[in-house]
Amino acid sequence: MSYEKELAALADPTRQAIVQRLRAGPQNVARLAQDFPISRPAVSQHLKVLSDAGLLDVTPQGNRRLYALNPEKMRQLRDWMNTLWDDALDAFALAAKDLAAQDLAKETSPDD
Amino acid sequence: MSYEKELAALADPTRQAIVQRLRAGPQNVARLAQDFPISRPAVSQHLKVLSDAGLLDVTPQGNRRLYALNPEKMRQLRDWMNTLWDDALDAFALAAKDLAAQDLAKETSPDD
DNA sequence: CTCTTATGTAAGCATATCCTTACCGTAAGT
DNA sequence: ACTTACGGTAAGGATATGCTTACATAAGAG
Repeated sequence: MSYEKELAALADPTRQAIVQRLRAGPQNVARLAQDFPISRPAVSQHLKVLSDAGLLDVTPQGNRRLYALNPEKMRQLRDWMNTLWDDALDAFALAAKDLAAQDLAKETSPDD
Repeated sequence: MSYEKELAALADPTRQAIVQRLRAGPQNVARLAQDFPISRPAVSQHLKVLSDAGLLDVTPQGNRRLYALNPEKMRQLRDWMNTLWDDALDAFALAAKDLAAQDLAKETSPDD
C-alpha cells in the first residue's frame, strides 16, 4: 500500500503551487485563479484532483467554496515519506554499494 | 523552488515500487524486471526517469549496471516535505477554516 | 424576478506518458 | 572468434493529462 494517488496529485507543478499557496490559509477558486496564468476552470480541475486525493478539504461558504489543506492527510504523507527514507538509509547506502555488488557477482559464479 | 521533477518521478506506481524494491539494496536491471509485469526495456525507462530526477545512483559493474537509492536526495525530499507540512499546519487548520471564511466575507462587503 | 458572481462540468484538442517490439553496443564465457 | 547475457534507445501506438471555451447551476444583490 502506498500513496500513489496523493503523489500523482502532487506531481503537477501547478498543483504543487496551489498547495504552497494554501499554506497561507483557505482560499476560494476565483482568488486562487488570479495567482496562476491558467484559466479559472483549469484551477477548478486541479482542485478536484487534489480533493479526490484527499489533500484538500472543501467548505461551502455561501456562494463560494473554500479550499483548505487537510492536515491529517498531510501528516500521513509526511510520515510515509519519513519511514520510507529513514535513517537506516545512510548506513545502507554506504555499505551496500560495494557489498551488493559482490553479492551479485557471486550469483553468476557460485564458488561454494 | 520545489521538487517538481522528483515528485513527478515518484508519481508513477511502478516507479514507487522500484524505489521500495531498492530499499533492500542495489539491484541490476534484469533482476528488477523479474519483479514487475512489464518488459525489461520499460523498467529501464523508469530507471532513467528516477536517475534523471537524481533519486538513483548508477554503478556500472562489469556487464551490469547497479541501481541504488541516492540517500542524500532522499533526505532532501524528506526535509522538504517536513517543512512543507510542519506542525504549524495543525493550529492553522483548526483556526483558519473559520477565520479565513470571515476574511473573505469582509472583502466583498467592506464596512470600514 | 432579474442580473451578477462563483463554481462545477462537458467537449475537444495538443501534448505527455507508458508500454511494446526491434535493434544496437558492450562485456563475459567457451 | 563465436555466442550469450545485459542493458540502453528508437519507433510507434494507446491512453492519460492539462488546457481552453462554452454551458449549466446555485447563491446573493437590486
